[in-house]
Amino acid sequence: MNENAAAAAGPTAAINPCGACPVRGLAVCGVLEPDELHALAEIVHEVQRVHRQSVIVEGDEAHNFFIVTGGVASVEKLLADGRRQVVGFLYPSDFFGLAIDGCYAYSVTAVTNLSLCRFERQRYLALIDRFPKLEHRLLGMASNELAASQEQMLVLGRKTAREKVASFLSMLSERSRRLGRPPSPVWIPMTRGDIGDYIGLTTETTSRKFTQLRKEGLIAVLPDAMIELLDPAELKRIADGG
Amino acid sequence: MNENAAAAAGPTAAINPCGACPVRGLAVCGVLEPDELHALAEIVHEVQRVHRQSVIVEGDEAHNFFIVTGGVASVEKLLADGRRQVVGFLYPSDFFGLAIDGCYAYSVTAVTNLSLCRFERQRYLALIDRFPKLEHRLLGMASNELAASQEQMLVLGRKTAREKVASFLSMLSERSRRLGRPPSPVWIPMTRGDIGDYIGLTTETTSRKFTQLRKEGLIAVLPDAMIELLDPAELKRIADGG
DNA sequence: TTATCAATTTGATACAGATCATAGGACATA
DNA sequence: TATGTCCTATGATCTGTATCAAATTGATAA
Repeated sequence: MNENAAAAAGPTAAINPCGACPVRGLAVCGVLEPDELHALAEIVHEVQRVHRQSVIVEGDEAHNFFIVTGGVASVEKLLADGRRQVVGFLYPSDFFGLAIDGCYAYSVTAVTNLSLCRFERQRYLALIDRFPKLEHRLLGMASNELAASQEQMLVLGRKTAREKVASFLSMLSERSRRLGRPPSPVWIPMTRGDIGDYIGLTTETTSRKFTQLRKEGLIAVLPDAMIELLDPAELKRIADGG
Repeated sequence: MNENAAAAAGPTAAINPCGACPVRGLAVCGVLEPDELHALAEIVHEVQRVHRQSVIVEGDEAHNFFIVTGGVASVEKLLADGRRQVVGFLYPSDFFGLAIDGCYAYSVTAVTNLSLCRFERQRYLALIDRFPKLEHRLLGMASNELAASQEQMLVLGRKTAREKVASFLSMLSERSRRLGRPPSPVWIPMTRGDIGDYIGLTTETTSRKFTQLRKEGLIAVLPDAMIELLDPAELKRIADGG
């Protein structure tokens, strides 16, 4: 069962798309070996959130470490007057909650119904001690994350609205392909507002650019929040600044 | 000798601000223990670059890993038509050159005259094997870097020109304070163009906002590329959208 | 000293995207 | 069936920043 099907099938299915196994997300991501997985399973707490509920809040004390096992969440930072920057979206097997000082540096909110594995910070740290190789892979994942952030800075700082939307669609398509799924159609469960807050546009401009790409025949909007990329190469060309 | 003095004293001093020791940057950053430092010293190559010279180029094969020991460099990504996004600035003790696949994901260019320690990738990887704790600290540094990137996304995506410039100045001041130096004045060796490409503005708008802050009595421009923060608290308030 | 070149500043104007306003559709609840 | 809420789409207008242009300053070299 893929993430699309999980969401399309409604709340119950979306909350736990993989049945009884709370650590499926861990297995899926290929990061863990059997003994590590077993050790993790002993200290895990299963958690669920519905659409728009928050999981952690920026500034709160960081007591927990999470892994997404079903659904999609947004990672966001807020300014005092309500302006919001989404710094990323989390999918099954993604983790979050590592805090530098004792507090979370961002909030995490459920974009769809969401299921998670929660680990108490102390017990997680003890586990890292037992399995030092975990850290090696965490560094690899952090490096990937860092490279993605830098790419996103280029999008936010230097691309036009049209290029931003094309970048967003190309990125999701590429991600889908990397996971061994078809690069199109892609599942876009987040709202135009969420996307706008991710790529630095308003809801209205984001909507207008989607419409523009649709009228040009570059994308098609399908039911169930699916978007078909009718000309992925051209979208990539637009995303890269023509 | 601090970084300001190194630059102010001219090219020769700037290239090697600490005399004969090529690994001073490593010692300074507090990341290494004596035996690790000793092992590193054996495989290090000293490298220098002058103002505006490039160190690595986005897309090149990643054969080397670097640590800055003197001067300042910019990390940047380019679009085909020349648009540039500076994703960060590097100071003594900062490292770069870790590539996910085999190629660099960004270019690094000297902002001032620059001295570096270069390590061949293979030998560096062998060292990591010998000193696993190195990896623990690299993860810590990568986490910090990631948090900084997310903060920068908020700046790029959601702040006004005025807030962007105030954020930039506050950040440098805070960094200076964290390193145990006075929070003002701060050394700004990069041009208005470099700063603009970092915070997502043009040279002209960046210059205008500096002028505006100066006329409001919030900053003063001193000789030798020093900027005094006359009201750090108010600048921070502006930066935070207050 | 004068010439050269890069960086900064300032002014005038243009425009991409924000803001404000409205309407329709999907979906949940009463 | 009615009612409310959220999301998307789209039109009209406004504005912050980009763009284009030119003068000024400062550093380096001849």
